[in-house]
Amino acid sequence: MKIADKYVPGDIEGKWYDYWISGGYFHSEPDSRPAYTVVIPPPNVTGMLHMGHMLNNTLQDVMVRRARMSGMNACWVPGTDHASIATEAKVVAKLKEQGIEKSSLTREEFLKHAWQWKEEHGGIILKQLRRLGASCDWDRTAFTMDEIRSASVIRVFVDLYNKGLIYRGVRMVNWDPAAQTALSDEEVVFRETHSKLYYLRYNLIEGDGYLVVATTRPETILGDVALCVNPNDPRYKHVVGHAVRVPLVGRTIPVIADEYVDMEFGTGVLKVTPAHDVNDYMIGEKYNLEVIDIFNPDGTINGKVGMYEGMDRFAVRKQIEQDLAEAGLLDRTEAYTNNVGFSERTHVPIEPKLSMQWFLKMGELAGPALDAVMNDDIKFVPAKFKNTYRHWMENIKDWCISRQLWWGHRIPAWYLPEGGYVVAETVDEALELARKKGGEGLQLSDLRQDEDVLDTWFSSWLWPISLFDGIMNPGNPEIKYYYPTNDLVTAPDIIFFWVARMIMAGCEYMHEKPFRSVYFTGIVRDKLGRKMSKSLGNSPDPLDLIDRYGADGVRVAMLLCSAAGNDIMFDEAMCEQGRNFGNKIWNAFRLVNSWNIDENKEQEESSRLAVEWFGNLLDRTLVQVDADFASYRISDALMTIYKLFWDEFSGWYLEMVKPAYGSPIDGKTLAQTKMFFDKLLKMLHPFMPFVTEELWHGLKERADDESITISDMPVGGSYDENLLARFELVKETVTAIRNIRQQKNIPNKEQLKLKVICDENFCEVYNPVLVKMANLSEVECVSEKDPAAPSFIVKTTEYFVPLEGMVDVETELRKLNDELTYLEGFLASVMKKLSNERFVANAPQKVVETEYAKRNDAEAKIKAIRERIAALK
RNA sequence: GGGAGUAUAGCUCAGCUGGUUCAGAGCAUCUGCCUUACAAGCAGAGGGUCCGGGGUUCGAAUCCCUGUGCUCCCACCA
Repeated sequence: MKIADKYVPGDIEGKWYDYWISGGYFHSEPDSRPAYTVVIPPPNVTGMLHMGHMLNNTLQDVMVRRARMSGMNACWVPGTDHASIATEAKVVAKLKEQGIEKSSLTREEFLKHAWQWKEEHGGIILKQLRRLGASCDWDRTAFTMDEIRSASVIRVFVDLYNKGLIYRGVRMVNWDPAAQTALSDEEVVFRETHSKLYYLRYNLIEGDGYLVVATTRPETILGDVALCVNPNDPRYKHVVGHAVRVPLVGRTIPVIADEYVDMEFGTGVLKVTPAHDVNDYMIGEKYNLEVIDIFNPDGTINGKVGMYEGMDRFAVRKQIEQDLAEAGLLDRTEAYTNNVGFSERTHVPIEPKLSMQWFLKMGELAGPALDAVMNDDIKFVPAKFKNTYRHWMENIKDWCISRQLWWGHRIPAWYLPEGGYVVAETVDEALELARKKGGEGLQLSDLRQDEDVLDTWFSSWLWPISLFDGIMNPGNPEIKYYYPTNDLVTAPDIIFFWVARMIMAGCEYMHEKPFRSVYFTGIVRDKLGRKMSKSLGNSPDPLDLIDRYGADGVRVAMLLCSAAGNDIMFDEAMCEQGRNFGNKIWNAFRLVNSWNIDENKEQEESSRLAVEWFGNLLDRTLVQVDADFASYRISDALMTIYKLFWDEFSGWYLEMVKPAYGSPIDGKTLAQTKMFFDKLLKMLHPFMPFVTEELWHGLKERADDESITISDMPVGGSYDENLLARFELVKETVTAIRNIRQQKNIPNKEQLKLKVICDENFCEVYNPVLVKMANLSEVECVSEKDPAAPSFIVKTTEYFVPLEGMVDVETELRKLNDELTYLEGFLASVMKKLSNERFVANAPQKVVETEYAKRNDAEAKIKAIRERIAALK
């Protein structure tokens, strides 16, 4: 295959993705190989690809591609999430643009619009993932509201209900007045808010005294039913049992006493509003107080009290402040900072509200799920998240699973005309149950299905099971083969929403963990450390980056700065580095590809040595990379290969085997070089799938169904550590000679002579390499120093580069003296250790021995330098 | 208010069980080079109070205490 002269990522990437798809390389069916399964954290169906997705999916793809090449049956299942609140909000907004109010539509009409929206905008994100190179099994693409997944959700709901784990009840919930639905505790985010503390006067009914109450929410006086003080508070003992008048409202309410009240806070008097505060609700229950709900679902005031009706909660606050002041009932206000809960989705302040909701008891489910993580049956990477997980699991609260929305899985509960309800998977079953409960005469039309849908996470928590139909069809061959999955890659902010709940569902429905390990990525930030967000406008468009740097380049960029669990500071410059690396690989290929072969030519000794060395180095690197992957150090693995390719292979190996300009290369060396190239491409492929596939096809003729994606990942073998160490000395020698060239301004073309005082650290076997890499005419073993020649020492070996009249004695002496000073200091520190009896006595034998070795080396070097200085003088 | 993490070169980060991998890597910077694959490159070089202060030890970037900075999670104080 012909390779273009210039590396232009855009020109090759699309082509290969199509090739992979038509070859079916990403499709998986159960077979005799071990399975390697990854389920994608399903993105919102109408979402757009952002940098977080890029990081997350690049990591998954690297792991999946590597597994696929390592003899495993890799299966990466993609899909999308219906994202109840987010999607419904988008559809409502869209309809509003068209002049349609949600309230004017029936449920069926609205859902029709929603599905239409989903068909139009849904799954764009999955197409975008293809640009990235994600090797998902697209034949398995799922959606949390498709047939199997929906049926699974309903079955699990009915099952949990029948087990007594799901119940319905009136509770104080987090109410989102914008979406007009209840939220789970996890969907509420607390933010520090600057507000005011209002001090209100409650006049006593008897006499003309008053009590002052501090509150942040004066509008809730409409729902006040009592004042409460601490029974031990001497200031207020005399008023307990008396009555006061609610400011403006005029209602008479009692003053009660309860130790819950903190005497230190505010004035030590608490107003009790059971409908609009969780703690007040508990006090209300305890003292059997009335509950006055003053809000409509949208956060406006209702007609119960007959004041401020229809006004928004925040407008009322302002109005009431003014009215209180005018009535002389506002004692004072002061600035105050407190934490206010906001809706994670709609970003409006949450209203604690009493309402009838469905809940799932979590206590029993949490036990086994906690154990699985704490005993490392499920491995968290990094492990620090185990703490977070444990804390949440040990303090878990019941999960509010109902949402007052239409887009989602409708709760399979049907109400009977005479009260009561039944829970069943289908309406027919419901009718059957209903007849048993409420009489044989009941008809379908008598049943009324619950209006609410389930929390989105109530479907996602089944994802690793429902993707393989393990709920509806337990024990089927697919679930048996693919479950438990291997690695889950996700962000730590959904550890409770998703990870914890999947583990609970796995333990409950499979009696087995859903995945073997969880890799937590960091949050992608910009280079200033700010979270990337739409509103800041600091998030680059991933597709734009791909257009400019290629998917391979962006993938490398993401990975280079992504230690697990650490936030990643994304800098576009990293993309440039990634693209440059692709370019490097490309050009190395072009060089190898340009060589003409002469089958009759003997292999040069320098080439033979180069092949021997690089083969060992490759083995060592493969072992290293294996270890990196085993401990999820993906970024390190890439850097290891990066340096292997750029520095060792391109910088050293290729230069060593490169034939002289215009001459051909021997067959043996070329074959071995191409073999190395093949292995390097395979090692790089999980990280940079496109450029490696292109060049792999360029390496030799391939059959139509061949692809690097399904080739075998090379495995590391044994290697000669000593050989590698010796070679490092050769490289040091070459570098030293290059330095002399640079200092003396000697062009590379000019050949130099090298004299060596051979000792045990000099290995003349490598002379051919020295000759080639440093452009030497000869390497001569001598016993006499050459005071007239520039010299250097590698380890303990002295080298001289004879140059006619080019020695600058001054500079040479200064250099030598500098080195001498350093070595003498070094020796002194070693001697200090060795003369310390306690060190010699207490330190391990090995450590002491290395100190002696250091001393001997240093002494030898010092001696050599002294001699040289003497000779120069 | 409770808990966790983190602080190492200009930047992003390695440094695992204290000791030749102990002060490292990549990028950036500086100095030479259009050397016949690559200037998206090649050859070199410089750069650090390992956050401050104590301690343990023969020996501390590493362990302990303490202070400071940053980050995150959890929590109803009106």
